[in-house]
This record gives sequence, structure tokens and C-alpha cells, in this order.
Amino acid sequence: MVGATRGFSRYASTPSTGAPGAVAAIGTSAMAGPTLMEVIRGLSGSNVETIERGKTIFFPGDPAERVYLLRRGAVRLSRVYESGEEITVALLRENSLFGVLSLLTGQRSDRFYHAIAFTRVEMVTAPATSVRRAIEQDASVGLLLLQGLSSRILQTETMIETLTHRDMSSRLVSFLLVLCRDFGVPSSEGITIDLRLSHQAIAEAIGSTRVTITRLLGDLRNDGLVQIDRKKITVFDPIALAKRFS
Amino acid sequence: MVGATRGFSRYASTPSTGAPGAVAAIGTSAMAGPTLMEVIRGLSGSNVETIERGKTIFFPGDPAERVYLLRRGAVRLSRVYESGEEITVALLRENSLFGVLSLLTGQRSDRFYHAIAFTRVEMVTAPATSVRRAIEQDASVGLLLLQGLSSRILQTETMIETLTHRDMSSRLVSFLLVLCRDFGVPSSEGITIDLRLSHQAIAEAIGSTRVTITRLLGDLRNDGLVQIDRKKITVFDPIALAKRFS
DNA sequence: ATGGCGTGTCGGGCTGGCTGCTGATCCTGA
DNA sequence: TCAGGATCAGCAGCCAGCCCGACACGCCAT
Repeated sequence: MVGATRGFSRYASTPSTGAPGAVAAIGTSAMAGPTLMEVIRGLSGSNVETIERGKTIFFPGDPAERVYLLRRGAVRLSRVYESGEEITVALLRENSLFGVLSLLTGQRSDRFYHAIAFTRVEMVTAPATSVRRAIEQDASVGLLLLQGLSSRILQTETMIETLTHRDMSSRLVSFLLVLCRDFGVPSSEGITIDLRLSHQAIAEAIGSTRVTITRLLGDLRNDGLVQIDRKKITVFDPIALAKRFS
Repeated sequence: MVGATRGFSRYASTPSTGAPGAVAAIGTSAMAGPTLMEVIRGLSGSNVETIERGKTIFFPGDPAERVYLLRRGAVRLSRVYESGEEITVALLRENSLFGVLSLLTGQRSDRFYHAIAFTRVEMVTAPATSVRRAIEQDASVGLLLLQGLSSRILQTETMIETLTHRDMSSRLVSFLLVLCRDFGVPSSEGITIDLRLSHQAIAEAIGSTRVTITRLLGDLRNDGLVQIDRKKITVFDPIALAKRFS
């Protein structure tokens, strides 16, 4: 059991705690130039904003004028329906770009999504016009943005894989593995998901109900695959967990 | 019934038939410069390829060296599991970029997905290195690519909305609306989805089974919402169909 | 202290997956 | 052009996974 650390790197992202002042680059490329974070920070009209957990960053229908780059914390993008139901479209991790879409698909437009701070959030923002100008002046900025969007697409598409699993047990397992990849920090016992997740939040993300999540998480815990302490989930062994697919 | 055409534009994409020689721009921006299609076509090492329906464009594990831009037809991206199960991650329409991800996230890498021609396909391809060089030389190329990726993200995220619907009936309805948006051509009776979809293919895309799709599509047909003629689905009235959500 | 939120549990009911089979349609090669 | 095989569509019956509604308890913050 102890020796099975090979392959874990897929699940251990850049730690989100500690590492003060370290501005991680998007992806894993060890580039020479400035990071996207530094570029956006340097734009005219740029800003650093801090948002408390649970507060809204933008509502659907708001005018889309700024671009956001997440520096610390997690953001939830969701669609809201008339029924009041809210569907999580993406859980963004650090160094994720968002709010970019509407600006680049052409004409000025409004937000589609509801963006709320899933944890306390620190982010760098800049006006869309500045970003556009920066791309035109320096092609490497375009490349950085492309990398950001690419990783966002990958993130989104693994979410689709998760959601197409038929039975809820598989969905939950798949979702936990995604969370390990995006928010996992290695710990003494395994990989801890650095988010405070309520069962309700998980249910909204994978299209289930609170009760079912409770039961399934209980099963996983009873089988010694995960540990839950004050809303923090620790996965002992992602590989063993992955065997749990139906 | 006849007068209810307002709002349909959301569902009627650029017609994929006819319009010979017309190279549609990505998105709806009426730009002055060359289109992405033209740019990629002009790169060194560029190529136009035609693939027959059902043939594979690339396998998972293949080295990722080229970038693809779909000119005609539809491409299915999917993940393959050891169990033999295959999950559709995206159905790409004309003017969609693909194969870009792995190239831009940093180091050289392999394909994640299985890409097969869902219809007879015509596409423009170019080596990743050429694309990269083009971006560095001309920032507007970067902007075009960003637009391409943006619309791809939107496409993917609406797919997530579809998949988080719990009951299969809603999922199917939602999926049909997505298809109308991406592959719909206006016809005399409504909007026809310009794909030849087997029930099995639909099931693999939305995480269901062939039998269930058969039953649910039958229900929709009996209720006078859709028409199916030799695997081509016509939605009479998307707005009425949208009311079918649970 | 207390109210609210999150967690754990139970049973009833139904949606939807599975198996097995038949008939229709499409494709291909002789 | 036709025949054969392969793929696709449709039907029924069975059963389980999961949603729903309801309730009790513990933890936390005000």
C-alpha cells in the first residue's frame, strides 16, 4: 500500500496553501517569459480583488466587461433556472481564466453564468479591452491565453466524462478524482481535497440529490477509501478509488 | 404555429449544405481580416483532408502533432475505456477547432481522445509548429484561435448542462436542442438536424441506452414534437420542445 | 441558548437499465 | 441488380438504483 505512489502526480496539483509569493505558471511548461498572471496584473485598469466565500462575482445578465484570473481559492460557475435549480458547470481552480468567453466570441455581450466564490477568493482582473490590446501588441500574450483556455477545456471535458457515467456511484468516484486532480494537496494519509464541500454542493455538481450523496459517501468511507473530516475529503488512494467504477 | 419564428435564430446555425465556396467565419463577428480557415490553409505544411464517415481521424495515444479545423461535416470526440465502453465528449460542428489542446498546454504530448468522422468530413490541418509560429508573427491569428476555443468552451459547457439533467427525458430534450443549435438547418416544417443519428449514438452521447432512447424518441414523436425520417430528426418547434423539461 | 445548516436514515414508488426477440432498413460485394 | 449480412428500431417484462418526502441529530455561529 505504501509504495504505491507512482502515478499520483496526475492527482496532486500545485498546492494551494503555503508557497507564499510563488506565482505558478499555467500548465506545466517551464517558460522563460512572464506568466499570464504577471501580464494581466500589468495591464492598464488591472485590479486585484478579494471576495469572501459565498459572495457573487457576477450574475447572469451582467454586462461582460472584465476578464478574471483566479489567484487563490475556487470559483463555481453555474446556470440558474427559473425553477430555482442551480447547475454547476465548472469548479475553477487557481490559475483558471474565466469571464473570457463572452468577450472573445465577438460583439459585446452579457454573462451567461452565475459566478460565486466557492472559497475565499483572490483574483486578478482586467478590462477586456486592455487584454485585447495586449494581445495585439504582444503575440506571446495570446499564446498564454490560449494555454489558459486549453486547460480550461480539458478540465471541462473531464467533467463531461464524469457526468456521462450512468450510475451515481461511478459519477461520484469520477468526480472525486477530478477534484483530487484540481484541488488535491498531498497529505500524510493520501490526497486531501482542499475544499469544504457540502453534500448538497456535490449533488448540484453531478446532478444528484443530497441524500444519495450522503449514502454513497458513507459507503466509500465504510470501505476505507476516503475519510471525511469537517467537510474536507481525503482520498487515501486514488488508484484504489478508481477501481470503484461500476 | 407558423408565426412563431422569433427566437429561432439561436437554433439555426450556418447551414451546412449549399452555400458553395462560402467560408463562414467563426462566431458572428463580421471581421475584416482573413478567417481562421484561410489562415490555417495558408500555413506551411497545411493540408486539406477528406475522411469517410466512420473512419478514425486519430486514436488516443497517437502523437499530437497537427491542428485540425473542420470545414464540412461533424466529428465525434470520445474517450474509450478498457471495458470497451465509449463516451462521447463532444460532437464538433463545422468551423470547430480540435486537436489543439495537447499542443498548447505545454510539452509535446499524445492524444487523449478518439476522433472519428461522424459524417463524411472535410478538414484543414496544419502542423502545430506552424500554428505556433504564425501566432508569434501575427497576433491576430492568436485572436482568431482564441475565438475558436471560446466557442468550443461554450459548446462544451452547454453539453454539461444537458448532462446534469437527472431524468433521461430532459436530457434527451436538452441534447436535441443542442443539436438544433449546432447542426440545425431550417426546413419547411421546422428545424432538421443535419446528422444521421442512430439511437445508439445518442445513447452514447448522453449516457443512456439504446432502448431508452428508442422509447423516449417515440414518445416525442407521438406527441407531435419531432419527426424522424431515415435517422434524420426534425424538430417542429424548439420552443415547444423546450417546455418538455421535467 | 438557539436557530440554521449540514449530516445520517428509512421506506415507498417509479424511472430507466437489462435481456431477449422480431421486423425493418441500409450497405456491400458478387 | 440482387442477395445476404449487418446494423438499427421497436416491444415487453423484470428488477434495482435512485428520487422523494420526512424526520432526528449534531455542529457551528450569531
